[in-house]
Amino acid sequence: MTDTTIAALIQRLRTTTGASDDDLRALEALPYTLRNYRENQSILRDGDRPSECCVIVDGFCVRSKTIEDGKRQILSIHIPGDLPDLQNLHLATMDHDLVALSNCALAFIAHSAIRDLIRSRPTVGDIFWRDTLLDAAVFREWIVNVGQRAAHNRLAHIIVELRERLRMVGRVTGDAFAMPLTQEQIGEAMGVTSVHTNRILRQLRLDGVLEFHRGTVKILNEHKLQELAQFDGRYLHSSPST
Amino acid sequence: MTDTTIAALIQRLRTTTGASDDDLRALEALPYTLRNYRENQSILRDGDRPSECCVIVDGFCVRSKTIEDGKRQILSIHIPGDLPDLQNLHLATMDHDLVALSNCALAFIAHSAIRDLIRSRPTVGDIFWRDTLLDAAVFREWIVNVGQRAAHNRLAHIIVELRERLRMVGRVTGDAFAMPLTQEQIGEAMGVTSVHTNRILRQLRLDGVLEFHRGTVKILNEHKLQELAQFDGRYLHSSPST
DNA sequence: CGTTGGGTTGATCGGTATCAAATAGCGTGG
DNA sequence: CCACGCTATTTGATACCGATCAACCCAACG
Repeated sequence: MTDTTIAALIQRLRTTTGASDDDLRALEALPYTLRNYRENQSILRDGDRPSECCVIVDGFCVRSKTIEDGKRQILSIHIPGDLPDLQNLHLATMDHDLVALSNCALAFIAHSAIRDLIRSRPTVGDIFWRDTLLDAAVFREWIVNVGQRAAHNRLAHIIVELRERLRMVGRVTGDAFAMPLTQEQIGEAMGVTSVHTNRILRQLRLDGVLEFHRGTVKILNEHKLQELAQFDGRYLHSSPST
Repeated sequence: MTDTTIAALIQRLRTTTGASDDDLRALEALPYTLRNYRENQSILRDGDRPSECCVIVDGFCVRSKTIEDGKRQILSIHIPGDLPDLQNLHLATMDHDLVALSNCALAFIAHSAIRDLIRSRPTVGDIFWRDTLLDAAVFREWIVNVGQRAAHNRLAHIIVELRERLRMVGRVTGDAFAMPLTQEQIGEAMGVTSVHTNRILRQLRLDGVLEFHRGTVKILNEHKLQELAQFDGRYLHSSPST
């Protein structure tokens, strides 16, 4: 088993899906091009028609939509091992943006190579399909978060979800982890203003729940955090039988 | 071409995807069981592990999630021709509920039959995969709607989206169409209370935009409606090349 | 050091929730 | 056909969450 740049993807798929070793090896063998993106650089824009899709090797990205009046909604936060634009395999045109939050390394794989692999190994197709279904499951929970929870619960939920996903790819050590968003971006993820985000963060800090500073979250009180987040991770379908 | 109960599905796929006639015929030939559900009857519940999935033949359904404190968020509204639980093909456990809004006729197809068909005709698999990706695209726009738009724009957007989708399956005639939700349910779709939903509907009526009465929407002023909805239908990917 | 992009705080406004109560419409049994 | 009961709808009064507007602060960096 050689070390590859798509190791985080493989790691996630290994524990999450029922992928066979053969399938994983076939995935590792996919030809890719590594490209680096700077913080805030746009990877794909609404309307683009890409012919390849990417695996996040390192760094964080977000998908977002901007509406007429300029307001922006962040739809999802993506971490190493994610395939944030896999849907383009079957939907020709991007209906949202994909942006690098931090400096990122992305491995691009041609749609044609993926299609060929899927045709020769249908079970790899199932793995990819499942991954897009997982994506949709996360969107569903995001709708609930934005639609039904008060802002402080909303923030706690986003934080817990992100931490769970980072854990699956081995990116959480101790009580702190990376969440390289500005307060403005956190607000765009929650559907509130940056001013209000700031006030919620202050309250959480004063209540001894967590600290957020320069893109790092540090959990101070796990119990209180859980209580706020009302997090039930079943929607992450993190074992093959779920 | 015989008339089948999954005609609405076929119609939608024919115009929306690049499905070949052979593929469509294969779909029509899938064995199914027709079952009827009453208004408000639950079809699948959070936690279920179904072994078949359904096509809506007639009637309306919603997918929803209920959180700890009892609040409910409607995630999507489904109409004839939709496959509202196709994700169970690869995600074993339901992470939300599927409920009949009105009396419904559903055609259930065994997962095994679908899997067999996909293995023998991979392009049918692509059609189904694409359909779940479309589902996710609608979720994304739903997040934007709930997260960024004011309540009256939100309602206008839901109405326009539903109308566009109903049009694709030939269920809009003139300026009126069915939307068999109670005001409470409309509120749950928008993330507002039923009281506020009522006030918004009154305002839209007084402004001469639309009337909503007993599950029917009647558009009074198309221009004002468009203005409110800020609707850009690209996310519905309604032609094969999008 | 000056500039600049976050971050922080205060004051005020407005949209939506909440609570309470009245009304209307529909299905059912008498 | 009518009375009843249920549910959905409607309206009013009040409270509060989060938006908005306006400063100011601070740390990083050229």
